[in-house]
Amino acid sequence: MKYDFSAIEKKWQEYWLEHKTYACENGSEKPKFFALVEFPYPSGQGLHVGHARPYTAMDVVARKRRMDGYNVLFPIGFDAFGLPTENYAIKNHIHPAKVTEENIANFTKQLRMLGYSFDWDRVVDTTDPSYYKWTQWIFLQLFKKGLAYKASMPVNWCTSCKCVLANEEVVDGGCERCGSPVIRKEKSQWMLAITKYADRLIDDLDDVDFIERVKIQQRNWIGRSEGTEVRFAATTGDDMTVFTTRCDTLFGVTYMVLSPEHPYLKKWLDQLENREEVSAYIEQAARKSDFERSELNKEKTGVRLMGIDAVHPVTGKNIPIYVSDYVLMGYGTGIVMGVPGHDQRDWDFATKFNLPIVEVVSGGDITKEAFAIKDDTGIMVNSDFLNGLTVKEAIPAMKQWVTEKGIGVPKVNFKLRDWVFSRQRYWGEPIPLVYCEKCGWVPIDEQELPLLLPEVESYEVTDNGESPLAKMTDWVNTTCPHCGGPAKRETDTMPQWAGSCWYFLRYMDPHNNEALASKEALDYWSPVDWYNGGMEHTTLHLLYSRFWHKFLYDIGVVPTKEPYQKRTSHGMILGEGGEKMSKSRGNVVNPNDIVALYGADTMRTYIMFVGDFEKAAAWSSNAVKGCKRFLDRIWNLADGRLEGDAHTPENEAELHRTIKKVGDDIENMKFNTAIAQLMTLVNQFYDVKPSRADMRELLVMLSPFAPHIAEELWEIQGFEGLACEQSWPVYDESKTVASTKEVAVQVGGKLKATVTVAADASDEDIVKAACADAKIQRLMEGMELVKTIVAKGKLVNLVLKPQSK
RNA sequence: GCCGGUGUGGCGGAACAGGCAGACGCAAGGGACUUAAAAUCCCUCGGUGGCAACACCGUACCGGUUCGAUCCCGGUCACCGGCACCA
Repeated sequence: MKYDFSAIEKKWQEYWLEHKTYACENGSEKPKFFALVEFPYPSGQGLHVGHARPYTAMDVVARKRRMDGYNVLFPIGFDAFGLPTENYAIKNHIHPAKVTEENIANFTKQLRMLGYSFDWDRVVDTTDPSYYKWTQWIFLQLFKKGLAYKASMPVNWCTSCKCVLANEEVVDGGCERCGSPVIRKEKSQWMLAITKYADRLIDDLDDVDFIERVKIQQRNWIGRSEGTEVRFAATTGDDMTVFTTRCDTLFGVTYMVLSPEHPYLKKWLDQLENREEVSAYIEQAARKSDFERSELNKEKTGVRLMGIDAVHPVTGKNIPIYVSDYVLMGYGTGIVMGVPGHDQRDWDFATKFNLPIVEVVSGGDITKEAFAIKDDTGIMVNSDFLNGLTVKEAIPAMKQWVTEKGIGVPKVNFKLRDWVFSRQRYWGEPIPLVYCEKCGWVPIDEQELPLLLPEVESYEVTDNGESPLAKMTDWVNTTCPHCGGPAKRETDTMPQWAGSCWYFLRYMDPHNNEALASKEALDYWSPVDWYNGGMEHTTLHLLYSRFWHKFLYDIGVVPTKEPYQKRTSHGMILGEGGEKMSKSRGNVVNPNDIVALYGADTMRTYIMFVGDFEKAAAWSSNAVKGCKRFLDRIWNLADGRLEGDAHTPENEAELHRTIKKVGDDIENMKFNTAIAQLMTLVNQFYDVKPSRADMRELLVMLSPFAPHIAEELWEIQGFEGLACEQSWPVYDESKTVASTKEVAVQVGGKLKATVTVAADASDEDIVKAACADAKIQRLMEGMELVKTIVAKGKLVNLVLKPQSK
């Protein structure tokens, strides 16, 4: 018979669905294992090969763990709120819910087509009211604990999406999604106080098994920095507190700088002798986009505030104050002390404005550049009582001194900003709050959740940048749950990231109407044992969901501090030429086409074989054929009942080696070498015809990678049950080695010969055999043996030198 | 600039607690089977020299440690990812 993959795959996919082969059970006696992949955004383009790599990998892991005897939760769902759907809906005049429904149906079909062993009874959809009821509920808890607050501040505004963006959504000064320029805009927004969790988000990384680059990236993003706040004063009498990591350089301060957004500027404007010049600068800074403002190596700009000076807290001297856009309002206090001798940015600024540059740390040449090195090489000078100390000594000494004098205090700062949480768009979770003139912001009654998205005529954003919901006066006007008076609903919606912050919890108990999940389910399944996802989510989804989880832990909803025990990440699938797949390059590979041509099993095997899972890999249609050939070769071996209930002696060693290697490789995500080893075993079977027992082991090991063909051949061979329900085979270490082995013989570290010895030969026997080799004997003629090294019974190195007479 | 990572045949990639570099696959060449082609099966396949046995050179580049280095150390170059005026 021919290997008819289409028929076989259809047959088994229907069988699995009908028999709920991969459904799992809450509270089973078996040990639990929760394998998680990032649920897809159901776009109109359908499933991408980029989805297939992580999904297949975790499917392999999930299938292997079932064979190891675990009760495996391997769920899937859809992160379906978001702009592309909304934009499509606007353009084609279809309700986004309808678009979402169609896209989910298409994705579901494609995911089933690839044979993933998801538990289809636990699918979640973030746009389903019974789901977003709980997203809203969590938001209300955040609000009640004071972690959601409304603030007016300069926010990132995407000029094309007409929508506010979180800092994490701004990439290179542009919108993460559409790439359009992002400008700053003063707006009143809902914020989530993720910075309150900054310390824990860093510290608790020590307790989880995330790959190192994820931890590093999160730590850098949170950007913890220890320093000192030092209180300068202005001649107006106002405090001018600055944050510095280099309090040791306090005697080197020659000027101060305010950020253009600093409120003092407004306050002081009337007192300034050059108010026109200053307001012009402030306006100009406000007009610049993030990108323009942060352009590297650009000339420093700024204006001195004439008529107001700062007072140095130690020397009491007056120093000039400037406004310059190199100081950020969002970090520290928005005021910086200028130490041009020891900070390159300050040096650039001081040079441009002819400000004095004072050396307070010796060791560099401050006429050429700032000497900013913070180790033991610098010695303090011109710094009163600090003179003679190294920088390393001077920092704590000064920190203590300013604290004692009451002019400073140790302080930790973070780069992480609070999360801008409102979006002026339709297709998101409504924020369940109302505004009452008398009572302020009031949460709606939890009994009224979910607060449904109202039907609107048009999804277009309004001209003034308000959400489409703002036009729905019937919906907006309501009564205050607190005083019963007239009130208005919040019309902004939540960002796309909201629903994905907690979706893995819903999988544990997806149909619960009383809670986001029952306590029993949470206790049983928490935490996620293994979560694989893209690096691009490290500072977005992964960080946000850790934050929400910690909050849920604090209010007693979830049993663990961290949501995910283990986090791994896959490399991207690139196009055939090694470039990123994109429509414009025309190098996008559609999984549908590959499945139609070669079948899902080939697709799965190839995507696992393509290269190191953690690194990027380029698609190769030729290599796909190689994987099809591999499956064909197995088919040809097993497409007829084989004989023999015992292992073939000649095949035994390779068989045991394969069991060991494939099992280990799956755990370590070395899927490519796992398949290479399966190929080696199949090659062995072409040398020595396998018995039915040999084939049994191969099919069990093949089944996580190519489940359909494995199941079909399992049936053809007449084995009981399903291949995927067998236990992972056990190997015998002693049988992985042959009776003899080859030992490499080196002379002076260079390979000269190989000798064959018994597998259990002693080191002496190995050396004896090596020296007996004809070629080695020739090389040893007239030489003296200085040293003999035997490494792990695998290699002999003979060190020779000319014989002395 | 800072923080990560990666450089291995014609190609994708193996091997790294220092121990036979190139597993496995692709492409290529040869052969078998075919009237023929496809498919399949069997060989060869890092470079240079040699009829050959064999010799020498090879893991981005330069140097070091070692009996022995793709692997460790110092330096250089290139590429990829993240952050980027964070005081």
